[in-house]
Amino acid sequence: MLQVVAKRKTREEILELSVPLFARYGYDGVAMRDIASTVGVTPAALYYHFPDKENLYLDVVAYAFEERLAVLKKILAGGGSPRQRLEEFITENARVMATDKNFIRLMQWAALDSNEARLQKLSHCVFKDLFIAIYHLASELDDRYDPHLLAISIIGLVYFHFEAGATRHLMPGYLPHQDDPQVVAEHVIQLLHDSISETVTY
Amino acid sequence: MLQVVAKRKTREEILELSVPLFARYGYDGVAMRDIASTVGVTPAALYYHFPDKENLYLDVVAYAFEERLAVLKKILAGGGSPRQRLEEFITENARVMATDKNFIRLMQWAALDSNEARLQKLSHCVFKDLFIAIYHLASELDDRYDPHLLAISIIGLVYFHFEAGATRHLMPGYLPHQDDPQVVAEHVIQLLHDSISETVTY
DNA sequence: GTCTATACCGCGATAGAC
DNA sequence: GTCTATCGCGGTATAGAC
Repeated sequence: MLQVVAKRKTREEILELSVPLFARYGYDGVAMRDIASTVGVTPAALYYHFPDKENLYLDVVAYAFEERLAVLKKILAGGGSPRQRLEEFITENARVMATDKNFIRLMQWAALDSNEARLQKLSHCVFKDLFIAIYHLASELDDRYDPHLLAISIIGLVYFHFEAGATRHLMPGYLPHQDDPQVVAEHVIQLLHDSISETVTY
Repeated sequence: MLQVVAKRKTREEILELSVPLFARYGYDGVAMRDIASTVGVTPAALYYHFPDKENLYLDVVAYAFEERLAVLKKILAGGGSPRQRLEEFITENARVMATDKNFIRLMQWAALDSNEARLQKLSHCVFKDLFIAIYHLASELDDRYDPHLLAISIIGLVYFHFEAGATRHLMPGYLPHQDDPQVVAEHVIQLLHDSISETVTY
């Protein structure tokens, strides 16, 4: 029993401490030695908890996304009009991305992954559920738009403000308050407000 | 003279053939051995043309972007109303991203670069000019919006449709025609059409 | 300009003691 | 569960012949 507790503890600690490393440096940019020294164990110890680097990485990504995505999915499944849910989703999404820098960077790394197996696994297990929820919301919002394209646009509008974060700071017109998730959310909501007219009634 | 021509030729061939490699696998994912064998020389030969991998990479990225960005900047600097230039820019931007898969992936890698020096150099030398042009266009379009945020939104809307490409294909509602740049451009233009009202006259 | 040959290092992973 | 020790590979980069 004590062993199980200790095991769970170390395993979770490895996951927890690996998140910012993989978020910042990507799969190739993090060595097992880096993780080990961050956690305070030797590299060999990692192989007791995970079969190899590949599986450790996948577990780290799933661990990092689990909680965040659950919150977003809950909002999309909640009550209120489609328009209301859209605005709540945008606001919460901006809040998550501004709060948790690791979240967006892990998504970026995932999008670039040239390893087909990893890409499929992440797409299917991690992102698909959320996309389906947004897709359904998009279908309810305005039937003049292809819901797939509209879903991508809604995600991309928020996502890109934070994805571009590092480079955006070097560009003209940058002001610190543009990093405020509330400001970004209001901008996106305003932009979508006039574009989308409710066409489905309940 | 013959030497100079030969030198230029090989150097350019290295740049040309390295683009798809770095685009697909990123800086860490490409070995000098890979480039060498693709070009058909030995790794040592690369070090005659470039001082190290870092500089080779930077030259490759600049080489890949030069032509594409010039076209986009030209459109933004061209005549017509702000709204017209916006639509032309969106259309051409979608066309470039659909045609040249390397373009967007190199941008994605650049955005993730944890090497501060590389990030700054790329931001400043490669992207800044284009952003300034879009920023000015945004200022002319609709003064209800913060031009910096609007510029980011305009870029992000097109960008994300193609950035999400690989994962999007695994998501519900995907249809092959959504990869058509004309379809994406029309979707984005429609979306922005009702959001933006011309407020500056000429 | 390009080659052969190689130095040198850091990587993932494993064996076996404790 | 974690350690020490190590193997084998593949990475960048260089020296020096041609």
